[in-house]
Amino acid sequence: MRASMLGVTRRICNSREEEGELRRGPWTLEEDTLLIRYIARNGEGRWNMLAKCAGLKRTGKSCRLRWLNYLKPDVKRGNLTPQEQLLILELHSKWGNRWSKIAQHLPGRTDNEIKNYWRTKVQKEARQLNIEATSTKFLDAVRSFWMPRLLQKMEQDSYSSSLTTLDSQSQADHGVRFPSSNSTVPSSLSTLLCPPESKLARFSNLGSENSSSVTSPHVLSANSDTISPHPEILENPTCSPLHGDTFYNNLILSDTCYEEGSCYDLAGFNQASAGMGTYDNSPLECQMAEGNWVSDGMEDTLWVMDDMWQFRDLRETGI
DNA sequence: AAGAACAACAACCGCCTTAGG
DNA sequence: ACCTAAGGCGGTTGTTGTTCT
Repeated sequence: MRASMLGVTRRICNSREEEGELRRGPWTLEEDTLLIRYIARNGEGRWNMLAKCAGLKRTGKSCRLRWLNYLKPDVKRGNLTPQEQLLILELHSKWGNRWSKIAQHLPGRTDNEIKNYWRTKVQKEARQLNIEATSTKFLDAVRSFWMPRLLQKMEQDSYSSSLTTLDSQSQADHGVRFPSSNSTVPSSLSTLLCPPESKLARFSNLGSENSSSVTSPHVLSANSDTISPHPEILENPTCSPLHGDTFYNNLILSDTCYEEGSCYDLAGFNQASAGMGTYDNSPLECQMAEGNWVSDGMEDTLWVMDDMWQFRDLRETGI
């Protein structure tokens, strides 16, 4: 039955394509305009009908995808934060390639984006390690090396921002000396990773506090960068190389169908990040051995060659 | 400066599930 | 109960931009 149904569908699609009715490929500014305007007035859903009524020569599926992955107001753009990366790694270790399920825990991020991240970044690392990305060995490596590094990055971000208000004496009192241009290593990594009032400490308590609901807006709030509202799109249209953003910004902010705030309401992000509550059973906390972890250039890759060699050494010694 | 190689990500495809008639 | 269309999901491909040689 299904095969015949699909066959019919394909025939319809093919005939339409043969007639040149349906457009494919990258969306144009005009198409984006039509779609956004139509949804602003009539809402989402009934995508095939929507495509027709909006005057778009696209399939309903294509419209839906364009809207959900790109045009929808709460879609968050830009690089994934360490928090988000950490969350993806952890959730993927639990659920595998359930991208949409994972995406539900990263508000503003689409399943497509997460999937792309996994394929381009995570699988690449696995290849470099010569390990299957789905293997338990790789998962071990992620837990032992990558996640601590992300946590460290989060801590550094947090400390960097807090230290801007501290004088040198205060910094000494806190036992840290950074950031400097040459990445001074803190005297104690455990201090760096597990300060008493750190996000990590709160992070690790979440499971026992509330593992299912998304609450406690204070949690993980130290790094305000992660929840800043679409600065690229809303305040600097010129930074976007894609036609959609600038256009979208102008259109939406001038369209009375949308309230201004809804265009960049990402406040839920940190809450949801924290709300996963799975860290009570994961070896995230302070598991990193004392060693030369800290290096420059962590923004570019969180899994540097030193780590890989270290991991290989551990594998070879049977750890 | 030009071409090749690589990376990032937008978009499409095919299959499955679900809702409604 | 069956049929169909629509929506959703994960895998894959194509395009574009960037970096390297």
